[in-house]
Amino acid sequence: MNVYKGILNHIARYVELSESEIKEFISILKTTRVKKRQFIVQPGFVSEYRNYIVEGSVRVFYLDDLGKEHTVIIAIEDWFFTDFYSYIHRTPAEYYAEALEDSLILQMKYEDVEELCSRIHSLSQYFRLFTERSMAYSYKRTISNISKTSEERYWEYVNKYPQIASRVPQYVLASYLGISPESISRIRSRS
Amino acid sequence: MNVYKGILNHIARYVELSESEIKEFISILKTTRVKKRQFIVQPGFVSEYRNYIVEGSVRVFYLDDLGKEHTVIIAIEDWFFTDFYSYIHRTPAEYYAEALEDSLILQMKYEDVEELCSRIHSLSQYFRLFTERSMAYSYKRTISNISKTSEERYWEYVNKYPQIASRVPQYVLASYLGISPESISRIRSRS
DNA sequence: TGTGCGTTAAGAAAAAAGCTTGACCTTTAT
DNA sequence: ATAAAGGTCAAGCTTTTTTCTTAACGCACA
Repeated sequence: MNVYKGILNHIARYVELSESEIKEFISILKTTRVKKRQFIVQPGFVSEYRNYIVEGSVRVFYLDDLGKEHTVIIAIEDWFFTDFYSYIHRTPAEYYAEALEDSLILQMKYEDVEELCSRIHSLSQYFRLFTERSMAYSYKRTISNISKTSEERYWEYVNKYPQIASRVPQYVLASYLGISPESISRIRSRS
Repeated sequence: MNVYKGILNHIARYVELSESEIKEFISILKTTRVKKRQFIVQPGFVSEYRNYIVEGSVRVFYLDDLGKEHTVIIAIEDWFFTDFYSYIHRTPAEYYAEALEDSLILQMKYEDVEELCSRIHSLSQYFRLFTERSMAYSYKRTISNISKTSEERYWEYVNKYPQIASRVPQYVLASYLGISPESISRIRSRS
């Protein structure tokens, strides 16, 4: 199936699965279409799934007490997203995951993933390796946030992810980088 | 606290609570902010709360097999809403409650309400009286639906709730009155 | 057998979202 | 002390999305 091509490729970059393992894995995937501005995860409901984007884009953000949004994930094709805390602990989510475009996502339930991972060693390996890599990136981002200026962070992101930067609304990027939209506007006009 | 003013006033229209009763009541209220388009209740999840709107607006609707939406409640400030069946019976909801605007709501859990009502007579009275009044209105609406023409229902609603009619999208009102949006458009142009 | 209302499709109108700019303020690193 | 960096607020502009209207057509039923 074509929709699975991306995610199977993603896995293949880390481990090798047998035909039957691939079949089993595919069997736990739920295909879902969401429309722009639709919430896939929202506060109050448990984030049941790990989500993989086949097509489209999504952001995950937190709404603070002052009503300010803090984007923690900007995801496009071939990326995963979820409210990880909620997903792992089965507690109500505290984040929103919102489609930035009409999107096609693959969803896998916590229990199904756990069950498969407990039986299929290489799949477990895959999630471990991939998650570790994500962690490493996450640290990098934290460091960047505390040590660099707004302008540096902005250009760093734009250079690293030019396709994403031009695809998502500026205020999303702003809330991801911890900069005001106005400042981004000024940074851009300076160049 | 200012956010409680509305709901305490609502209660005061029916019964009188002592200071300590008010305190107890307030202690079971959870303040929640929701964003436009966010679902507060969703099919598949138990509607845990009775919800009171401090600010904003919400609609409750049913999605039929043909994908058509039937709005059963349009609620603004000082109104309550929930999927009542789900709330009372602790079964998965069949309705959506969706914020039409960014809103601030007060939520009270079923168990907490029951517990308080079992101890505080006037609070129990309040919910009884208020619910009875809602029931009476509900019957009225049913009768209106079966005995009046689209046009009559439309004007009836607009006259009774002009603020709401001008505030919510017409297609919501249409799906509440059981009229097509196009017909509403024609009704309006006729006047 | 015409009136009332639904459906579909297209366009117009209105509203919301997104971006920019200026004025002004606060923090912080010289 | 003060300049640079970046935040906030408010206003205005542009673009996109949503909502409303209208026309054409069909069906049911009084």
